[in-house]
Amino acid sequence: MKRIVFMGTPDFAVPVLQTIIESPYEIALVVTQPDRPVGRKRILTPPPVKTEAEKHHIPVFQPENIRLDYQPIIEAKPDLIVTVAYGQILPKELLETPGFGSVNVHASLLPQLRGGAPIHYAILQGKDKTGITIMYMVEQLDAGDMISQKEVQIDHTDTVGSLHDKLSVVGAELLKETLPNIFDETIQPTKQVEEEATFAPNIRRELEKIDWTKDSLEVYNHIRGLNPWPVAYSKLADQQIKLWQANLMDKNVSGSPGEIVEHTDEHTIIVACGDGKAVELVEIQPAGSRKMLTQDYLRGSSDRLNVGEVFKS
RNA sequence: CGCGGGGUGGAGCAGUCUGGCAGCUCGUUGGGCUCAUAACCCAAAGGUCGUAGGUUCAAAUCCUACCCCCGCAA
Repeated sequence: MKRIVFMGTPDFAVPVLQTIIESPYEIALVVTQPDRPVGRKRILTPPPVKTEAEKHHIPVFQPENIRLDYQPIIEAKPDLIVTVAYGQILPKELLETPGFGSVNVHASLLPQLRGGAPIHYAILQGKDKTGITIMYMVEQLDAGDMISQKEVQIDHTDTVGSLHDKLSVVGAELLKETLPNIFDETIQPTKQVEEEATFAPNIRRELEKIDWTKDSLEVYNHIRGLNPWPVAYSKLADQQIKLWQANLMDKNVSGSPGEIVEHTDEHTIIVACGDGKAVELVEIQPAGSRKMLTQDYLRGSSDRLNVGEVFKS
């Protein structure tokens, strides 16, 4: 029986792991990131992939640094390594260890959006479709020859959260279809067109701030492209405020970028953007408080939030 | 012991510093007004003030411990 080493970490990787568990192949080892202290209370939390693996009594290996510590993987004698959102770059020797190579399930239509945050960037850039690519891994990140690919439509109302869930399922499906072909060597990998490569680096804190001088569509994409994680934010009256959900308003308003131009029936907040149009805030979270509907916020805070106030970056 | 904000009817908040009748906006229910309404008028219901203990004639408010939520940082 063919032996697979699975390497992955977050929720996104779990359906893919389940697919392999249900497949006729044997999982020799699951490799995932070490348990990390999570949140303010620093509770040591196992990654979702580890939890799933332990449920099926599969051995788990959690090296702090895969470049220095990968001997157990070689000893597992894998025929194939499958990675999905593992979170560390694999050393070349490891990539070349399995007889059938090492493949990665990546959440974009390569060569577009190489890197760690392809789902975020698909929405941030306002794309109407993205997808899953399975490819052989090479030293350069996400640049290997492509084995299979499947498109996924992006709805105008999709968020990173909803798209993440769709892609996760499709990733598992595509791997299920592709795995047999990898082992019987009927696949014909295609090279990526380097000139068409675009990149989706991990989200930096600076990127989470809203730039109100941009077009309303970009602001809208920015908010849904960071929901539910890490969430866009802006500042109002020196208070940091997270913006969870907004609607795009297709009408012209007069107001400088970031200015609150009106409350509709005191139920929502409408903010002007750089193109003279606006977005309507639906769900927000003031610092120190929990996420709430804008209309709820206005009930308790109307006295300190008025038309004419301006969101600052 | 990383820094900080918070927990008060169903929702969002004020009140805490300086102890003294449990408040506000909204929602809910009933009634009224209206051609009509998410509008307006009148009325009502709805609370262990996060938990436990302490101080006090008296605690949402002061003291102690604990639980929970959240922003920053990592």
